[in-house]
Amino acid sequence: MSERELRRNLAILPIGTVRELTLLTDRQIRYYEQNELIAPNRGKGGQRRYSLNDVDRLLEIKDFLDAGDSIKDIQEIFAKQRRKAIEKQDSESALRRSLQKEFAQIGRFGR
Amino acid sequence: MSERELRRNLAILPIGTVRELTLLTDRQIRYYEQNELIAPNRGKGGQRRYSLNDVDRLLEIKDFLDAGDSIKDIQEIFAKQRRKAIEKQDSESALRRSLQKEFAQIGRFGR
DNA sequence: TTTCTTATGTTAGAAAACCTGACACGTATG
DNA sequence: CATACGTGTCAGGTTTTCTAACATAAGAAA
Repeated sequence: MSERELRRNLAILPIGTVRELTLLTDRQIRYYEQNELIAPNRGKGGQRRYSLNDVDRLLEIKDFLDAGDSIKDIQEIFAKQRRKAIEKQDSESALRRSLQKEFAQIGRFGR
Repeated sequence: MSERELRRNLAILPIGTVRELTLLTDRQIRYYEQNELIAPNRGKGGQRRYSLNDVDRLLEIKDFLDAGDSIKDIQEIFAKQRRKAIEKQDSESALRRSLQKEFAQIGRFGR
């Protein structure tokens, strides 16, 4: 993961600022967690800590709900996203492997 | 200010995460505030809210202290930084003005 | 050396924020 | 109509943060 992605995944925000950032209520935020749409970390004393990515995701959830999607719909949307991300990742590492082979050939015969 | 700078100046972090991020104690963080090295916002209930820039600045302070500078030294260093930033800003807007004049001339005579 | 100053530790008591669990309710849907 | 869904609200308990004060080790100054 890149430096930037790491930072965006740091669990640094308490629920209060997430509430302000998203204009959701804490009831809503916790409900979405119960339904596995987000999975914030917990700090030492057991309090939720959100990342900037979590905030993004909450805003997405809000949009989907506003658009009429149900929570189950959103679960599936996210599941699909995950599948695609994995697929993409797989195809990329396959590409890397085949390129490696190619370069190895060049190394052996091509000079 | 750019979008990015705006985000970095958002007051979103409670002192607890700042403590974890900087490895300072809250006593230290508040002491530096007392000495005007940082000026965090306050949330609704009066609790301190730090921005990512505040975190950077705290890390800077830490480095200066480790290097043997006193708090007063650091105050002056920061004051100097501010002066330079303003200077730079002034010279840039002067440049903009003179370029504007120049283009105005071209507009009037140059075709 | 003795006496300040500086940066930090520690403690106490109060206020704010957060936690879980439960019950309530309006709306949409089967 | 009956149910499920998403959200509001409340209570009681825990965690975090707040301010203010006193304590102290190490360096600076007298």
